[in-house]
Amino acid sequence: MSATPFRRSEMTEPSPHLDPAAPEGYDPTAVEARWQARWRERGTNQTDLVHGERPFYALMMFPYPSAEGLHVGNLFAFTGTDIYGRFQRLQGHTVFEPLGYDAFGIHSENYALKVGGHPMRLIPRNIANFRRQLERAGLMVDWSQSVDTTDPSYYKWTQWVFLQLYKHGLAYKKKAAVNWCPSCKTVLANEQVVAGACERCGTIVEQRLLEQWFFRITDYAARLLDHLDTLDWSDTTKTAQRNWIGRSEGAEVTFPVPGHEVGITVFTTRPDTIFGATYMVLAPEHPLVSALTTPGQRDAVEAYRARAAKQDLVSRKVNKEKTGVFTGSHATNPATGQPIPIWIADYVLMEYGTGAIMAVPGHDERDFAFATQFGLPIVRVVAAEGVDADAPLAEPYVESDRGRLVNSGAFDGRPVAAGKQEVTAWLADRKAGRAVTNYRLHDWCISRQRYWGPPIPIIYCDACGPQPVPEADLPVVLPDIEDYRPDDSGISPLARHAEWYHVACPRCGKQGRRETDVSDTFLDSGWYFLRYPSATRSDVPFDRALTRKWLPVSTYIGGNEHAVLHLLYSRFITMVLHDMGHIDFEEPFTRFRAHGLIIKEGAKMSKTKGNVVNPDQFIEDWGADAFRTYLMFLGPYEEGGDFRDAGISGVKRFLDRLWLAVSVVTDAPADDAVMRKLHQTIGKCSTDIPKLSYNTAIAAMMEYMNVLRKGERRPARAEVAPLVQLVAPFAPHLAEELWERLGNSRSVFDCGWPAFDAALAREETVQLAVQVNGKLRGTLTVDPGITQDEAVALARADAGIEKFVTGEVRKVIFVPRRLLNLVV
RNA sequence: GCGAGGGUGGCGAAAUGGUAGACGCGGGGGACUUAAAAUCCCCUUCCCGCAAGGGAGUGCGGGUUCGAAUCCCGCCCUUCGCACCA
Repeated sequence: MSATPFRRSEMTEPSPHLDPAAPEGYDPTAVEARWQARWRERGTNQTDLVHGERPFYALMMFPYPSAEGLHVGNLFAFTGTDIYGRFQRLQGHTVFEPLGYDAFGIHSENYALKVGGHPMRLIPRNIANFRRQLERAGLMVDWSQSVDTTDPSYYKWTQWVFLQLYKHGLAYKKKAAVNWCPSCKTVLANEQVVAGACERCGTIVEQRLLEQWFFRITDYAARLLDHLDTLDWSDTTKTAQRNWIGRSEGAEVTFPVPGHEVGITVFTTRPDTIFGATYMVLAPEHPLVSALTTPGQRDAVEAYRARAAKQDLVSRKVNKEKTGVFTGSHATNPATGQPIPIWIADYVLMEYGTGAIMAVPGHDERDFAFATQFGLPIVRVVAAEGVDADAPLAEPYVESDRGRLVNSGAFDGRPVAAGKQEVTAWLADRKAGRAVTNYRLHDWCISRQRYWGPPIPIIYCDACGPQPVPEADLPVVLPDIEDYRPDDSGISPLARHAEWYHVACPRCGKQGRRETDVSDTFLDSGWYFLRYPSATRSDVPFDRALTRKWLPVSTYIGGNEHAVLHLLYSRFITMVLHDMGHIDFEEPFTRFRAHGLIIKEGAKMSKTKGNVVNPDQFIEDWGADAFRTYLMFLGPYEEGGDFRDAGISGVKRFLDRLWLAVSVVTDAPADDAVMRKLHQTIGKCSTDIPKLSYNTAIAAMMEYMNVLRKGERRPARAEVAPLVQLVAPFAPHLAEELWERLGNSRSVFDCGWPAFDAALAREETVQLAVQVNGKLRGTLTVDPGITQDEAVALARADAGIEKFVTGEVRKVIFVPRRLLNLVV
């Protein structure tokens, strides 16, 4: 490699060939160690939370402290936020940049099981390692305000959050299906089920029905959706949330079943097609199935239900082959009055809508496939202009923009959109239906039948029923038990720990039992940003005055993999706490930006490919400043970049040249042309950094360096000092060192940002592109204020241009400072 | 299948209606040096040409415009989400 990184030994042992007057070289390891120590001693990164003026809360997504240590993706995310925070500090804000650890959860627990350790022993080790790596990276983090979600002083308040929801009826228990691996004896998340099998052991996953705790996030669906319009967030993130919430307008329609008291209520977005509903389908779990099944069909129905119940949740949804069984009963189509058969099939999901559908095979892909398979009638009720009302359907006609209703009684000829309204109104008049808005969003299941999480603070009493643990008794401490392995019972391992499990009922004092499920890690991370400013307070989850001063978060930067769950849950918790009067804002993150993904030489980094970048090694070889700057130089921050080992040398060279520039600085007066470039660079950095356009800001500084050191010139102090300030967010240690060497005694981060002077940045001449018929034929160096006529005269005086002007100039386009186009 | 990105030199990328390829990597040549490193200078999209110069060019095909990488229409490829949501 042509640019070998400096080694300390090379730097500290002076070569006899070196000029003794030559400046010492740049040794990042020494510089970085020196400034990290100084920052610690001086408390440079500690925020005055009480008195700090112009508060700015720069939040980054806290990491899960894995045993492998910090990976390059973490550092990419943190560095980008850190640069933003440091920039805001240089703009005069008091910046609060906290960081903590999201250390509960199934990953930690599975890892501990694999290595035969205990999460309570492993996590502190991982955290210590993370802390070391994070400090080495030079983040402006205020470590006095850190959080660790597994610390009882933190999860005490996570449990408190649960209790607030419980008290307001927003937490409830119901039976729900979960994935169960019979070999690992544990509940699996959907992501851990691959092709119907357990990701870890390959055993076929089953479905089990367990009592679980839920939060009523669906009550907030409309608000969560509507507020999105007011948030300054990455569009991709807002779109993802909109899709996830999945608002859809439609109608609920009840189909009577002769001989039964209650009818079947369905949700449909196409009430206009009701005349084409030729059968109905219930989810296998639908509560009416037993009552509707006739004796002759009972065996088949029960067999089908049993099979559906055993199938895991993932493959049930992914497998598109249609299966189903007739119940033997018929319902009455309220529009046509005709009897239609009632089936059960697993393509209808109990958790969406009402768990039952009216099937319109003529105008729905899935119903068409099902009807074709089982020979059910297909009726056309929508036709495009010029298509016969009874033209047979070889495939479902789902187009709604151009369609007109047919075979629909009084609604024949109506356009689809109008038909939806009119049919709904007609059904409503007849008490058969009503307009309904449905959401795809489900209530948030927070139960985990695992060990490594905060125990849900509920006590069951045979006399009093479920009782919340009194707030004064929090935290419910997770016991340190050695047998935390999940077992086949489907009951959390905590239930085996008798001293912990048995507890007095807080209401009647008789013996009760603790809830043994722990809560989801998304609950831990759903409120952590509220905790940071108050992290040292043991009396409250978050102090009122501090919260008012520092929240909502000014800028939150993180990965789009959390676009939906974490960000949505955090918004929900914030809204809930607002509604209860604990905080006075409804949205936690004023501004959110999603950063991109780092890949390695065109491929995703993964352990199996062995192409994982180890930050420790790079930082050791090149220094944290070069590593940080390189990460930001790879590509646009919001898109990510391709990490190529060789690329870092260019950035290191830039920092070396800056070091050299400062060490040969002169007191001569500044050069006008250099100062012009300097102010152009200040202008560029000042607009690019807040846009997270870090790569172009770095490129601008490099361009300036090329001017500053052109022909080995020795720069003047006034030319180089502002560049040290511009580079400070990216290479903070180097900037501090050079700032000090330039004679300053205060931290560069407390000395502001160089002022941009547009007058100094203005060019005396500009290059004017001259086109003939849109083709470039030459450039002219002109005064920026040149008029069109002057420009035309100059252009036509240029033989190289004039030779292309073959006829009369019919039109002239003149863009001042940029271009002249002659149309002939 | 649906949704959201993306496709520009040998490579990472700039440029969001106005000189395509800034900046950096890699490559070539040079200055300095006994030599090397470092530093500094020049060249580096492709094709034709000794050169001056000319032509082509931003995934493909059309369109709008004086002018399109950029805007519009239709394809192809690719990455990431979501996925029987009625």
